[in-house]
Amino acid sequence: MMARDVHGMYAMVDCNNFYVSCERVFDPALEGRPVVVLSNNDGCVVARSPEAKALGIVNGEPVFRRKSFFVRHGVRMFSSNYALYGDMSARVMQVLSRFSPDVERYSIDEAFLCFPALARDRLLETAGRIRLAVRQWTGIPVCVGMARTKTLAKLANHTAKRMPGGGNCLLDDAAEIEGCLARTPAGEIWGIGRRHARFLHEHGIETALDLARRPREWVRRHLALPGLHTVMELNQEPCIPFERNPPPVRSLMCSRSFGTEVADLGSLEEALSTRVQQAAAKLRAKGMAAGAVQVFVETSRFRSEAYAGDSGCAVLPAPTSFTHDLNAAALQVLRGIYRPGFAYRKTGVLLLDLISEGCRQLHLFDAPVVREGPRKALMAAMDRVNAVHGRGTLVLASSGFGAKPWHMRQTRRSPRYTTRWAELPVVR
DNA sequence: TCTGGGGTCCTAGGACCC
DNA sequence: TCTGGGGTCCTAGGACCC
Repeated sequence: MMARDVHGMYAMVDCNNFYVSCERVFDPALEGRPVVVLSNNDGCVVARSPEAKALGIVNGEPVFRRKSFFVRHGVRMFSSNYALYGDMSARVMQVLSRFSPDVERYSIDEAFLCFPALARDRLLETAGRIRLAVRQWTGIPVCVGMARTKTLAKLANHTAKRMPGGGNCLLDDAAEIEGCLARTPAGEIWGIGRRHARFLHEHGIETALDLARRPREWVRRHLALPGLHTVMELNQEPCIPFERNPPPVRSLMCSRSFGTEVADLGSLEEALSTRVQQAAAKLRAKGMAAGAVQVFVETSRFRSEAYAGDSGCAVLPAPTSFTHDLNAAALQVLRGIYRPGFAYRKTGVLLLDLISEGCRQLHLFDAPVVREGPRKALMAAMDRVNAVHGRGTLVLASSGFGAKPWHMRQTRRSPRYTTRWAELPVVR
């Protein structure tokens, strides 16, 4: 680890109500009104404006249960628009990269930045400039938290978000950190999930400060290694590495709930094939190949009827990113795990044992010289067509031709303002 | 009628081997 | 009657994150 990682400062930059903010950038009329963004299939709430939070709407709440409440309070609802959010995220990250060469994109709406140890006022000034620049150049409001460890930087950000009209928080003073930990419930700390929070509560540990003061062996025994790292980081000892270049992904999943229940094998095959083609395109975009394919089907977890969740796996003769081979393997697995008589709600594919395309081992009897060229060209052509004309323009026949009742519901999606020529915002 | 999707890491325990 | 010990590898499941 380089010196600046050890002695430097981490900044955690987190977009405020990111999905809602993206919608507001292109529709200022949403400003000041309660707005929520829904999960895929318009299932439940995944993002809320402050006004929506003030109404008592909680994340993860199923929409259908609160429909009349939403209507009564004029809550604007949006289906999730990942084309828009992904593009806006890239713009935010672009701006952040002007403030530090060390940017770790942590999620679609968060990034860690690494700074050398500057004076307190210089750090706070930098935080202020970051917020201003991101706001001006992308339209997205952000908060900045700074501290010597990632866990404390997350906490600082969390604190910044709660400051009225604030937006920056620097936690570098021992007494100040202690005060902040004492005011924070243990379950709100990054790395302490629901299960651990309940466990801690049962043992009389309520605040982050209680947790930070537990003996290390006790933490190691009950919360395992990641828990120990969290506690060390709360005590200003950096354990969680800064990853400027994220390690290559090890698996890749593509799945969707259906818009309606699906019982027949034919429709399941169409739906699965659609997911496999998506996953294969993602795989190629990363320059990788998969060594194995896992498939799963699932009925609703919320119905009283018997639950069925089945999965199966196929190991490929050689790692590949060729859609046709992945598709054939996946469909074969599906036929093995399918059980008639169940009302399935979801299917998906998981590509495993990923390796870089460049260093993959070809199959001995696959005549690679003859077949690799045309296959690569075919996939490149498909990817190009789908990039230019939209996903799903050119597909395998196995994803079906007719009506697709299994398609997810998405009735309230805003235009893809920044990624489709036909959907550019119009200024009047 | 209607409840998301996509990742990572760690650990325990079984299989297997000598 | 009496039936070892220790190592590695793999997998499933559970925890976490957004």
